[in-house]
Amino acid sequence: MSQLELPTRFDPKDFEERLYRAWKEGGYFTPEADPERPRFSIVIPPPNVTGRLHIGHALVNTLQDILVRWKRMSGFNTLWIPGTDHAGIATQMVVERELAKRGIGRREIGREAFEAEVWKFKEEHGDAIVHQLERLGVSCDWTRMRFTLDEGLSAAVRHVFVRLYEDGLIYRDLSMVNWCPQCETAISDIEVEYEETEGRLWHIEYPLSDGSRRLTVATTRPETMLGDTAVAVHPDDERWRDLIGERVRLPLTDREIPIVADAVLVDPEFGTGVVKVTPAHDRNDYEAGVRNGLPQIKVIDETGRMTAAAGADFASLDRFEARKRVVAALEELGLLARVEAHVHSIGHHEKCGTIIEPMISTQWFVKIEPLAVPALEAVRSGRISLIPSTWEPTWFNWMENIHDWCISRQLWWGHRIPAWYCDACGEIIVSESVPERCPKCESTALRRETDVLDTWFSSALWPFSTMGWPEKTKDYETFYPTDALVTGWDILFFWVARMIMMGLRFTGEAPFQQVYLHGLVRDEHGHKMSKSKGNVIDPLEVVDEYGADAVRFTLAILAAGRDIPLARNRMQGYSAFATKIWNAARFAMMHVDTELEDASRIVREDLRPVERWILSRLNATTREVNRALSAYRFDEAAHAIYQFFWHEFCDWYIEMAKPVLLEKTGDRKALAQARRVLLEVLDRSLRLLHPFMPFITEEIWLKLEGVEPSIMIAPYPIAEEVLEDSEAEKLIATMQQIITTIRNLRAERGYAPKDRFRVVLQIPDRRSARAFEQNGYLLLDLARLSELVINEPIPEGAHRDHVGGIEIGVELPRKEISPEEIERLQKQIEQIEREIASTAARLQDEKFVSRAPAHVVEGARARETELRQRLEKLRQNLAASSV
RNA sequence: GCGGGGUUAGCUCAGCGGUAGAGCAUCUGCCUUACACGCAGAGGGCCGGCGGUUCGAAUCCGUCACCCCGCACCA
Repeated sequence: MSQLELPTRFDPKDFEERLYRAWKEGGYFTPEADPERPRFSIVIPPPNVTGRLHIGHALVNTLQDILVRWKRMSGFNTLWIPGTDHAGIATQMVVERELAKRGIGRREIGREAFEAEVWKFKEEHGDAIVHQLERLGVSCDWTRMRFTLDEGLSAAVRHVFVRLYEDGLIYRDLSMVNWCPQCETAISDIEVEYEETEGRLWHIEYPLSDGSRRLTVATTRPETMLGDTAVAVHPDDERWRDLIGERVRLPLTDREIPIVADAVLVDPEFGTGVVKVTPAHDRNDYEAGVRNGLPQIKVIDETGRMTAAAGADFASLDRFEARKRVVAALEELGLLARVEAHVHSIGHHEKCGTIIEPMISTQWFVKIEPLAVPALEAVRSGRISLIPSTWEPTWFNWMENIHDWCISRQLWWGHRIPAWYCDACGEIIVSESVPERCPKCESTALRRETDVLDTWFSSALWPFSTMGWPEKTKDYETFYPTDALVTGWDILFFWVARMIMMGLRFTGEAPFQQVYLHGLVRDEHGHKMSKSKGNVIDPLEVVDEYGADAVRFTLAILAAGRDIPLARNRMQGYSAFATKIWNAARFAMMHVDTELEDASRIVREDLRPVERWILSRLNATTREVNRALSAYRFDEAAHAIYQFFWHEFCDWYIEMAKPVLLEKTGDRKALAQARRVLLEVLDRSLRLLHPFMPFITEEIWLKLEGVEPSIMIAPYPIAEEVLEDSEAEKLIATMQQIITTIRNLRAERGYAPKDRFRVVLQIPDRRSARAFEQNGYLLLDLARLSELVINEPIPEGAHRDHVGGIEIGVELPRKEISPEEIERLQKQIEQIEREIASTAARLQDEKFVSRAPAHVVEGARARETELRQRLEKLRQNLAASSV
């Protein structure tokens, strides 16, 4: 018996680290690439290489680990590939900040030295986040760790780039882009976050060239007027029709600009119906400029300062300073008609918060429609499912309105675009390897493109580049496509959409079949976590405080598909659950012999009802957990097992088994059975729980001396029909109700725990009566009775009740009934009367009886009978009490 | 403007056509020999308003109100 002991004190710190090391060293996370076995594979959403673990990482990786451990135990050859993302802008920003602390500027040291610094930083701090993940118990295969800038992944990036270029899906063009003057790079449309802002609308007067009148235009950005190259009106607008083709004098400059007609740009209902046109600094104006053949005058440069083209008075001023000066100058000239408050949304760079400057720039783009259409179709046809499916409308909406993807970044950290320019003839060479000479003119004066790719370009290849693609590796053959992708909805378009597009195009397959989009972790009141609000929960801190298992379980049981309101008291609650498991295991081990190890399989027919009942309940729980996990309902799976383990196994089964286990009954056969079942239920429960709470389940399970060396490779329980037993379930449920009724009576009437009652049960059904005779001792302990008798007359004056066709008489010691208790009885009676009335009314409704399904009608009839019997008992009790 | 979500016990949320649920919080007893991180018991809700479908509606449909999230527009 000695090996089955657990220390009384329970502290996750005693074993978390030890067990994790043992798993890792045992190679359980590392599958063989065996194409014959059924497999389950998944790739991690790679965290930023210099990032710090936050609660969102804890969530996404807990959910993946639950799936992975569940599948692995269920017999699948399971691979979970971990890795990190080089995270272009984010990492460059971090390292720049670090260098700045040492007084070093990025530009001073130059590109090569800077890149070296980033690599150095990556080597020093890069894997911190990965080791932090280990604290959670994640079972990813660390031997297959990848980084988006690894040579293999970089080769995949070059390969894809070249093929897309050759297929005409990557082009280089002068176009309007979102420019971040802080980061000094172009960014894609989805990296711009818009925010409603209270701004101003300045009305400026532009005099006609002949001086005859003035046109008033309105703008939120007065400084851009310096780059105006036209004024536009609607072609059908009567007010201005005769002015089309005339010219205005652009104030603060010496230029004259035309009045053009543009039906797309101008809404005659809005403002004055006259629009200033700045083709170089506004997306709509840019397009209007193209339509009307207008010149583009760039008045703001890449750092957000005014250019020489803005005029001597404004050149080199910051754009916001220039705004003030322009407004002041206009006011002085009497050309500022008025200023209004105006709410509009302003785009910010999501990474640094800087206001985006729309700008004309030469960039590389992916022509997106040919990629988006198959991706849209893959979801429409069900080849890929989004879970929860509420994301599908959003998906279609986005895919149908998608714009070309600007993929070039003017950064130093990332995949350098594999393009070279021939200085001699201007040819552009796009190639996977470094070209020696220009294929057109043979010149060797080639300059490599300095831009790097958007980080998400390499992330888009992640599910297959991590497996060695484009090489036909064994891993790729075995584990691609992956089965599931788990990630947050916030990167549905940044990442998931692009993986699907690239996967479909380059591997011919959807990179995964199911996408589970988890909610965002928020604080207990549903607010976003942020440092400034002080409501951030640090996963490592709570793992220290409550243990990894409690944190994981909390995240899982809250993951219902919506945003997750996380509170510390929840984690505290589930750490209590871990303690409960520990103590239940301790209890079990106190009563289980090692000799039971070779006990033969349980023969169900021999078991007492209480054992058959708990096995049946466990079986139902097993079915529910598997079902819920298949549907990504982590909350339902966790809840089912929590409910079973605590409120059925601990609260009822263990208590019901005690009389036998403590050898009060002296029944040797029953004792052996109870021990065997206790062990069986504990073992299966631990295995069911393992994906959620890997550490504590392993720590206990190892003491049970199973066949396998670790619970993580023990078979996951599946429901077995042979364990179902509705008869035992019904019997025990009735007993539970009777026990609860008596306990309730004891509490409400204020009897002490030591007071024991004699109870008489009237059981008309002979079979049930016999079952109660044989198992009635359960009531003795759990309801604290002095005696239980079946089918004798209920004595005069006994308290009466009625449960499931059984009449109960409880002989209570003499005691005054409190007025509160009488009031409570009356309230109960009224409530039951109301319920009887409504049930009876339904049953008298001919339509209900004829149209409702038979079992519903039957249920109502039974209910009415039951209610009437209870009512009668309650009335008797009330009458007795008022004597 | 387009699309989506929410409104259920004090709080945070499940349930989504057949007798209102959980966790936490609250109240009352218990240190009952696995566990006071526990045990037992209790109180608390006309399931946002109004219509409709149905024998029957938190549950389906419509509508209104308030809240939230994408996307687009925003001179």
